[in-house]
Amino acid sequence: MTAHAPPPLPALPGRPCSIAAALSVVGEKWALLAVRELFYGNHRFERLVENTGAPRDRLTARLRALEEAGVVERRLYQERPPRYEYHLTEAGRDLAPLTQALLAWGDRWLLPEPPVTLRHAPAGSPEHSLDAAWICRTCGEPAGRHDVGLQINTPGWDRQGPTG
Amino acid sequence: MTAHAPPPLPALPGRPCSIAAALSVVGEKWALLAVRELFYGNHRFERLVENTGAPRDRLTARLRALEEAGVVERRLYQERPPRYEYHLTEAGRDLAPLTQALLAWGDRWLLPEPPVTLRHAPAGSPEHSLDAAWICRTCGEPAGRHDVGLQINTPGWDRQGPTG
DNA sequence: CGTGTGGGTTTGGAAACGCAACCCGCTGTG
DNA sequence: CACAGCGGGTTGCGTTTCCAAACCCACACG
Repeated sequence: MTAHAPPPLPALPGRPCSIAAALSVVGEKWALLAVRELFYGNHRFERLVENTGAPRDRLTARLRALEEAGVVERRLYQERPPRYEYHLTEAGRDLAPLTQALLAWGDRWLLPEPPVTLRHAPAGSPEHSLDAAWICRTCGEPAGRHDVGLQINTPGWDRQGPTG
Repeated sequence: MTAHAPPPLPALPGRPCSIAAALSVVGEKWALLAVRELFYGNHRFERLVENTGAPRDRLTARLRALEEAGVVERRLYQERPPRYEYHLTEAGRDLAPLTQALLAWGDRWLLPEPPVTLRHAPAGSPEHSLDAAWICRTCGEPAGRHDVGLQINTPGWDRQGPTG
């Protein structure tokens, strides 16, 4: 399911860029921590407040925005009073590589030891610690920094130089 | 070079987590767009202003914070008046998977077609478009959502349920 | 009837952000 | 020499966003 552009994004300043577009959706404060908790299996507002540390009003605002953007959906689990659980949509679940990249970077550069470890248990393999990287599906090689270049598809925005 | 914790981070609210720690460094507005431009080979202040669209004062603040955090370094390229270029440190270059994850997600879920395409040219292969997937290096399988579990290393923070 | 719980909204103040204008040290150019 | 221009910021000021704490409402429990 490669659903494209559910809500048309407002125009962004600077270079036309998917990174900027993505950040306009998940780049606000607490958004990715809420997503993290949904990955971790916590779907109720109170749990999100406790586990993220976000102020309640901010969390409300973020969840509404994420819902609007199609990352999160609310599911009624009780009428009267209406109560909702928050779940990731397919687009939301597809944020897994992003949160894992953040986790890996924080583990490597910021914290002396990881507070959370990811375990990988694909069907038919023994469980092991997850050690994921970006692998090019075309050639099977990892996407390093020195062998990745740019092709700018927007005329006028090709200001660039060698990577570094 | 796995340099750990150059500046001691202030305590964060919520669950102890490398994702939160990482976001405290690169999660502020414009930070990752500045990093993007450095990846793209633009190292001067004016270029960063133009290509990110960030206000000049915000960009100044972000670059100082990123320098403090050890993600960016300033290099004097001219004395009198002193002028600096901004370059990624090793920690900064290690953000590549993060920006690639953002790029991939934005391409897939937000924009009708990618404004920037990554090209992959590993040694000994013809250049081709990068089509990266998040693959576990231990077992070679993609890191899906249904086969990734958690191991919480901090007692008292194990509130969780099944993933989804 | 009093207390507790889940899921918020309100309020008032602090911090971050955004924009435009300004500044400073140079390097041309006439 | 006067003046314009550029790179790289800094200043001032108004607007959002953020935060913490308090409040609220609908129920359930005892």
